[in-house]
Amino acid sequence: MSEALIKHFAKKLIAWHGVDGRQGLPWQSVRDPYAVWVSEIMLQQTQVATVLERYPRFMKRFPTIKKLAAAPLDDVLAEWAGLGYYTRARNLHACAKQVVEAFGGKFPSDTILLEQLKGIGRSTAGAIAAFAFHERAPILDANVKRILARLFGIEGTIQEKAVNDQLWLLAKKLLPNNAADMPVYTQALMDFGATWCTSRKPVCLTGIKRCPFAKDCQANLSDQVLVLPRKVIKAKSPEFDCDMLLLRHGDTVLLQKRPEKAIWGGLWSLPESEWRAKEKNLAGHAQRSEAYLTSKDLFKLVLPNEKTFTALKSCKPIERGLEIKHIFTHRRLWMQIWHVSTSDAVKLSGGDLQWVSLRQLGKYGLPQPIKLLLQALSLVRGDDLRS
DNA sequence: AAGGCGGGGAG
DNA sequence: CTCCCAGCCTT
Repeated sequence: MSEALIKHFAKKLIAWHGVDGRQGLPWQSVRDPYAVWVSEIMLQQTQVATVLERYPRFMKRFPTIKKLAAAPLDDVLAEWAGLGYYTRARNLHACAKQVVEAFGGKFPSDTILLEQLKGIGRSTAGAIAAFAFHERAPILDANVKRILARLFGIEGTIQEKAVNDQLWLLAKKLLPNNAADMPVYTQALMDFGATWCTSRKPVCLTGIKRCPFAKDCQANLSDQVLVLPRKVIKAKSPEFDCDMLLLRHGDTVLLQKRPEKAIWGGLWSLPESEWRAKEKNLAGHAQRSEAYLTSKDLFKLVLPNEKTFTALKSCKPIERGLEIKHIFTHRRLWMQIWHVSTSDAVKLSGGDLQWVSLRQLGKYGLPQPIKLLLQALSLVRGDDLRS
């Protein structure tokens, strides 16, 4: 039973793709390894609908790997803003430099070499090798893990190394014999997982369409489709408070470049306090930042991390602006926005603080909630941030 | 092996 | 709300 499935899987899947696969995605018809690579990185943990909007923009902005490698990192981050997981953008830039310097701007076709490049792991290396070079290299993304766990009735969680090893072994065994089939086969795998063998509403349970593997699928035969692959119970995401300073001077706003390792790493954001564990009771209020007008019209904002913004003359009275709730995958953040304007721009000595013209904001990569905040306050139009 | 890292869509 | 996603990297 299992052996027959392994033998005919690729052929059946490709046949399925011919009828019910996704067609017309802009990166599907592409053979240029650079274009394939960009699409694979952008699609990591990011939905197709989002990438459909952003991929053409990125390719227009950075049409070749040499132009990407030669661009300032800040420009790449600005183009990536809103997509999340900004390490991808830094790695993309670093990888472009690697390929230009070590391989003359041409991606290697060998997965061993591909995996040594920044931001390219085993699965992405397989996808690039398959799509761009017709290599018989497997992928193992969330789609494939789910398909295989169900087809072969694999118990145990995906995190376990033994399970992961087993899945990679299966992925390799299922590859089509003909290397020329690798692009369509790899695409078919992704399409099948994304549209038919889905996590929550697989077609085998809806009864409308007939899964070509219904009679082979261990999960289907044992009524385990919805529980495979086994989920890991996740802890509730912790909650934080922080204060942010929206300081305006004329048509400029004060931005601060974020450290690379933090969340929104490398993006430009508002100066902020350190994050504090959110206190549900009022006792936590004592921890809040203090913002007040000092004598002689000097503005002073004292943040809990002891960073102090002072010596700003002629500030308008301090508004304690809106509080923004932002939800990450693993965190919840309440941002208290302190909206202040001054007629006297403070002289900036540090490199990470910068006055930025509102019209120039589009050149800066902003965290999505900050971008939305500035739009909501009509400080900037959507078009200005589209660049 | 576990945790960090965004954002948006689906249910 | 919760869960999920064309993962990778660091610890």
